[in-house]
Amino acid sequence: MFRMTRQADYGIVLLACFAQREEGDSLNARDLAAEVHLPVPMASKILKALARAGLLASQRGVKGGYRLARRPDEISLAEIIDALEGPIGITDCSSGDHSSCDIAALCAVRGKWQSISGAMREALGSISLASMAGPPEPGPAAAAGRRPLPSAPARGKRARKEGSP
Amino acid sequence: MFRMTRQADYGIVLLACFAQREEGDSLNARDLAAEVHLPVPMASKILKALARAGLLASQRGVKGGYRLARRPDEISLAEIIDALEGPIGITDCSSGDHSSCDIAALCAVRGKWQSISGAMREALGSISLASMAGPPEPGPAAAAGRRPLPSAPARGKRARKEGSP
DNA sequence: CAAAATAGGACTCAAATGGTCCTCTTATTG
DNA sequence: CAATAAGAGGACCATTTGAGTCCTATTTTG
Repeated sequence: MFRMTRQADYGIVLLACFAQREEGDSLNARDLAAEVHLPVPMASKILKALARAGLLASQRGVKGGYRLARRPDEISLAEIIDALEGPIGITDCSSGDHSSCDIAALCAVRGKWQSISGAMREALGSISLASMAGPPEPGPAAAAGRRPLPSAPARGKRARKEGSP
Repeated sequence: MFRMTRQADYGIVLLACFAQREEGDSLNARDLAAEVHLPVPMASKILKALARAGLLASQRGVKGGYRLARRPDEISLAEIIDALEGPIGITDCSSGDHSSCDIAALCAVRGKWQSISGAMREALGSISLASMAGPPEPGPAAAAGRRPLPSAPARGKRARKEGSP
């Protein structure tokens, strides 16, 4: 259905690592990358983006590294995703530029999409990093959909370059 | 945030056209394309896919065309999207192939995603084509998120090749 | 039979993503 | 003070994906 970019996916996993340790704990890109089994440059790139977005605080220099800028329950999935893939709406014209929507039916439908899009945003906004990092206890919002994905036809996107890193 | 493909977007608009007329009304690709201001081949392609998925019934030959296979309130957004962009999960490994998730934290997070993904599926499954096609009355599920998208920075993706078609 | 539709692909082009690398700045520490 | 270990910030390439077009059947109707 809708797919997140991998970077957002990775980003959440990375952040979850912080959430699972002591509050304010600091980690550097190399260790983090190792922990999550990601190539260092990738992890690095993502961490930088998260820092730029203000979700991580960074410390340069020899004993440098990153730590969460806020408490894990103060960070929402929506923020993370925004930071990593930009606040793109569900349809193209969530912007405000309606130059292309010159037909009524079309824009009517689009209006509805904005509501839906907003609902999703809100849902994602209500799920905290803490609840993602915690044990199987489903967080408040995450508890909504209990379905195990009946027939997901498996389009293996991963497992393509696993030998080395 | 999450973006639908354009084809899914178009598909919904196209289907909405049917929903807005008499029940069982038939339309051909050309007229439909004109109504929605879409190039004919595009509309055609999408209609074919919708027919293949069983959402539209098709009639070949001279007076042929398409009509809804079911009543508009019996068709959900989830079905339409599935038909047009395949049932891809939110993360890559919604499949079942967990060969790449060799680390605990990672798969824990992934598990959460499946819940969320399921919730979205369910939400989209509860919004009918009828409610998309209807007048500004927000449908039941669409009413959830009332937020007008506070700060959507507009990354114009459209308006790139508009001169010709 | 001719014309008007849909069915089903193959194909092309452009853009987005994933991923790597290089250079610069900042801090620590011997 | 110099070496080293970090992060910051881009530039860059390759692959994939998505949009859109077109061509050749196959069905109908008149």
